[in-house]
Parts: sequence; structure tokens; C-alpha cells
Amino acid sequence: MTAPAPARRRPSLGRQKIEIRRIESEEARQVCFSKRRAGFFKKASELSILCSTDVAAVVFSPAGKAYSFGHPSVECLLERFLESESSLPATATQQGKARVKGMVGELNRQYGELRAVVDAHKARRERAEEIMEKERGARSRSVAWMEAEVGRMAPEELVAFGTALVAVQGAVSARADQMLREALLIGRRPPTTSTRAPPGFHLPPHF
Amino acid sequence: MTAPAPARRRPSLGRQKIEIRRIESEEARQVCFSKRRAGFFKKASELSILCSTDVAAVVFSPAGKAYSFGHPSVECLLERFLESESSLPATATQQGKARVKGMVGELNRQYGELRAVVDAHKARRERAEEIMEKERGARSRSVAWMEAEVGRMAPEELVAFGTALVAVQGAVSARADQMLREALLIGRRPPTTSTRAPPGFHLPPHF
DNA sequence: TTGGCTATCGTTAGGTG
DNA sequence: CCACCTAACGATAGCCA
Repeated sequence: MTAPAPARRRPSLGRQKIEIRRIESEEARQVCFSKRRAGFFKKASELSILCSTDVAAVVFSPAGKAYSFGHPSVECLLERFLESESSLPATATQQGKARVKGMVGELNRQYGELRAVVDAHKARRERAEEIMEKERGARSRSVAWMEAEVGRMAPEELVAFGTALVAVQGAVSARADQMLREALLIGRRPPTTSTRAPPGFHLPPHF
Repeated sequence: MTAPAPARRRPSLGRQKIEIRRIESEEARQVCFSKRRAGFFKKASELSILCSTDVAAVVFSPAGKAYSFGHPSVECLLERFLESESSLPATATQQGKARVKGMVGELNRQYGELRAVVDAHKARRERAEEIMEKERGARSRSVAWMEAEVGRMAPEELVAFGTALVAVQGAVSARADQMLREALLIGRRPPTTSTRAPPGFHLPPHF
């Protein structure tokens, strides 16, 4: 039968698959931002309700406006987060189980570990040495050492070093990004659910 | 008519619709938390990549563990958020409340302050200079060492190293900015805020 | 606790008003 | 920019290994 009847085209082709890459079109990117931002906050809301957990999310639009969701409030949770983080270095010694499955976990633990070391200086520069010495990894020490060296470099040296750094970082970032993406594209399974009243949102002055 | 009953039942009924309410079952809630948290962070990642926006998310598990996602980093974005919020009229957050229409109220719009970014860089510079005072050695070796090591690093190490590298680069930028200022005797100019850290996750040591 | 499977629900790309 | 439509894509509830 092959009805010739292609008389009417569908009003829309529906959703098309896209790559997770920066959207070049300014307009399309803005539209996508609005839609996904809404979906993102909805997910945050559902997560907090279904699992009775505290969730905070902040998104900065390309224009520089900040959108946020927080249960109970962004400030409150952020403070708590910063606190929990400062006590992280202690857990650094637990590194020892890096598996493919646990790659994300291990990866993140080290990430947090190093960042904790770095940020610790911001809060308490006096403790820089102390924390650094606690790091056993030669790489960790080397990184800290590099940062220190930067401060005493001459202009020419700084430029040379910076150039080399960019090259190295480029390679590292590319590979890191690839791995991160793989890590993200792994799971999908079924949890359970339930509902609750919408947590607190902050409304902008314009509203 | 009455088709002769399909003899076999499906191995699974597939996904069922659920109400967004607190999950009573402790176990089911935990499973849901793990699954949805992963999906939530994935959404955050996609949003930041697709729209080139800065996104930060923090989730506290029922057990009190903090999980987070931040691009470039949670602290950085939090600072920016707090900064933008404090610069608003006091009535901002108390204005209208549940007047939203279709979507929930993620209409939190604040003004992002570039000054916060500047402050962050300033803090990092101070830290770098503090450390530099105590270390002096052959820095040229570090570059060669890095390039050699990068190729041999395990995935987890690579990412951790890349993250640390960002901090180093931040120090370089700060140092360069300062020298440039001194050399040209000009005021502070828009710092290079384009430095973007790779999206990072931060999970409890337990993960 | 973690991963895989399946069927289905929810999200959203693309287009219109 | 916002609402609405359609249809396909992606996330995931319920089970099981």
C-alpha cells in the first residue's frame, strides 16, 4: 500500500539528539539555558523532596545574573559545605581504592584533597607548610613548589613557565575532560520516589 | 477478538510514575538518592558545557556527607553568589514568593559582581607570594618533569594534577598581572577571569 | 551497595504564534 | 522573551545478577 499521502508534514520533527558541546548559536544557547536551568532546578527540588536532603544550586547566566535554588537556603548550605570541606584533609590518608567503577569517587577524592590543600592557604596562609608536609605524594609537593616558585620568577621566566604550563594544562584538560565525560555517561538505574512540598526558593527583586 | 492472552509477562513493568513525596523506605530512599544525585550532577555538567555558564551544586546526603559539583569551583561561585546577593536591596529575598506560574520559583536573579572574582585572585596571589618566600630551586626542572609524568599518570592522578595545575596557573596570572602593573605603572585592569577550571566533583571519602 | 535490563515517564530540541 | 506543540531523547522505577 505505500500510500502516497505524504500530503502533510509533521509540524515538528520533535527533539533531536545533540552533542554535549558549547552551543555556538547565541540565540539557541540562550534558549537552551532557560529551559535547562528550569529543568535543573526542578531536579534539585525533586531530589531534596524525594530523599529529604538539603540541596543548593547556583547558576550564573552568561549575562552575569545569578539564579539559585536552596533548601533550606543557599547561604546556609554553602556555609555548611565550607565547614565540611575544611575538615576534609584528614580523610586524605584513606586513598587506596581506585577502581574503574570507583574512578569517579577516587578521582573526586583526590581532587578535593588537592583543592583543600590549595584553598587552605587562602584561609590560613600560616598553615601552608604544615599541610603541604602532610602530603606524601611527590606530585602534590611539586605542585605546591611550583606555585611558590612562580612568585620569585623574573618576567622572562614567568612567561616561559606560563607558556609551558598552558601546553601541559591543555593536554591534561583534554584528557581529564574526556575521562570525566565517560564517568558521567555511566549510570542509569531506578530509585524510588515520593513527593513533598516545594522547598524554599529565593525570588529576585524584579519579581 | 479477545486476543489469546500474551503468554509471557514482561520481565519488568518498566518505569512507573511516582509522586514527588518523601520516600518512606529507608533503603529505597538511599538508592534513589544515589541515582538522582548522579543525574543531577550530570545535568549540572551539561548545563555548564552547553551554555558556557558557571554552575555550582551542593547536596547533603541524609547521613550528612557533602557532595558537590562546581565549575569552576564551588567556593569561587559561592563567593560570587554571596557577593551579588549582599549588593542587592534588602527586600530582594523577601519580595514575592509563590507567584510563579508553570515552573517553580527558581527565579532567583541577582547581579554577578566581577569584583568578587578580583578578590579571589587577590587572595590567591597573597597565598602564592607567601609560599614563595621559602622555596628556591631549579624550577625549569618542573616543566620537564610534568610533561614526562603526565604521560604516565593514571587517570585519577591526571585529573588531580590537572586541577592543581589550574591553581598554579592562577598564581602565574596574578603574578603576571602584578608585574605588568608595576612595569607600566597603570592601575588594575580587568583581571584575566577567563581561567576556567575543569568541572570537578567532590564526593565523600566513602563513595 | 553497584551495575545491568526494560518499559515508561519526563525532559527538551526545534518550530510556531 | 514566553507559552505552547510534537516527537524523540534521556532519565529512571522496578527487578534481578
